Amino acid sequence: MPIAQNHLIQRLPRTERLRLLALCEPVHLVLANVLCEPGTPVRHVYFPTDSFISLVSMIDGSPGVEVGMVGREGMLGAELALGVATAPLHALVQGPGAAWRIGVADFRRELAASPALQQGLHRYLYVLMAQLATSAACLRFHLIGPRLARWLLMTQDRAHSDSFQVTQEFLAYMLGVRRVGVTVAAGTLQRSGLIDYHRGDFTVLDRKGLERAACGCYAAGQKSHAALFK
Amino acid sequence: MPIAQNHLIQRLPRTERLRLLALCEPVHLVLANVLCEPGTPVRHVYFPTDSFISLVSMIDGSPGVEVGMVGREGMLGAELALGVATAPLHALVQGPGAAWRIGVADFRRELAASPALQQGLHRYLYVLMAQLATSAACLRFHLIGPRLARWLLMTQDRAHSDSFQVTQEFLAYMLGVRRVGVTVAAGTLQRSGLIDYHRGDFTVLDRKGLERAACGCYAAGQKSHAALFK
DNA sequence: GGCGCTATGTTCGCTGCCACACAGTCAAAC
DNA sequence: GTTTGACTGTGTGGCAGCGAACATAGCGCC
Repeated sequence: MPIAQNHLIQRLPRTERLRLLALCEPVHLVLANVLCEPGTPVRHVYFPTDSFISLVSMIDGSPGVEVGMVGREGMLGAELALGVATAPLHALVQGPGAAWRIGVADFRRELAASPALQQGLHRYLYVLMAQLATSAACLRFHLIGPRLARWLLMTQDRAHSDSFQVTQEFLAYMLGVRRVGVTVAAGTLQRSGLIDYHRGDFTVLDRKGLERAACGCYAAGQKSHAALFK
Repeated sequence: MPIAQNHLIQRLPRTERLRLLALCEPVHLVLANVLCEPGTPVRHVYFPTDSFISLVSMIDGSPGVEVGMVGREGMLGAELALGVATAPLHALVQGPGAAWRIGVADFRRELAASPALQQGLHRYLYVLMAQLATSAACLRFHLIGPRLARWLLMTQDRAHSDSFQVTQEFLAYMLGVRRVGVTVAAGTLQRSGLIDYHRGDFTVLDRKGLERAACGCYAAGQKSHAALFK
């Protein structure tokens, strides 16, 4: 396994990177595991390398909806850079795989000692805020089809593979719609030759086409990320 | 005018507060003024005292929708604490009135010199993130009626008055719905005796009742704010 | 008083999604 | 080989909200 395939870590200057990695413990994130719940104290922060995590907002009794994704471009627990050790959202493992894990106390110490780490987290928080704001409007105005296309693209980016596992049931939960809605939208994408899927195995066939089918929020997210991490 | 009726400023230790206020310039925010647009450099930060500001997320050609509110409990431009001087969202004046204004360069200097200011902004950013995430789910799942009630409550809080000016047209824009939808929902609230309104003048008659009519997101927002600024 | 502008109220047909129900399909366990 | 359970596809009826158009009401202004 190549060392520290996480962008936030990779960008650190050598000495700070090595010091942080010395605190890191490699873990395997298991599909559908819940890493934190809102209002509860954060115990560990996670830097996905080959895994990725969904951030889910839940209100009242409503089913919940994904408002952000964390892959190797980011981390879970960045709120520590704001001096807050309480999770703001549900976080559940969406793509199983490897990640680095650090205990909160260790991470806080290192954060205090590393301005570069602070800066990285700060910028990442900004990108995350932009993602949340975009999600809000996207949820309100965009139809299931384009939103599904966007979700598939974002997942493909973080899975580093053309195919990945996810059931329509789970997808519906992430998008905040009924499973039937996903069935219809996914069927349309498949008939257009953009994707192929079968019982939980999704494969992206035509990425360019999928980008055209997706709502502008995908491109907007790419752009906002690129602007801060060039 | 009482000095610094802004909570973020009030919480600073005396010396830092006075130093910050020395940089502040009092301004009057004019209704419907646009204070910043996403992607453009921030020139000033604002601390509302008797005014308040709406944060609006726009995508593609969609009309736009409010994802956050800034009153005297917060500020516009907190992203500077993340080292980013680019506005993430549209900000427009929703409640006209007084605010403190500081140029970016001055504010950055003061921010670097004041750990208490940093901490205040950090916590506020956390609350703002929670507000964005809640907005996303609220937009997706809640009906117009409860959302309107929530909006009226949040506005009443920031207007420090039982009545305030806002047309149904504008309200529809904030909530991301048609004006007709607002007409119906507002009519229902009025017939229930919770509010009174007439050509842009809204008055809250029964605050408790309005809280019952609002979606849980109002209470959730109150709670999240109270948890960090006790 | 009459004019024009802004704000509000109402209607109609439509659509995207919902809730519920049920049937078909595949894989792995027994 | 059959059973079991998870996943996927389809169909029906219903509803909140949409788009567009139109009607009314209050207000300032000449």
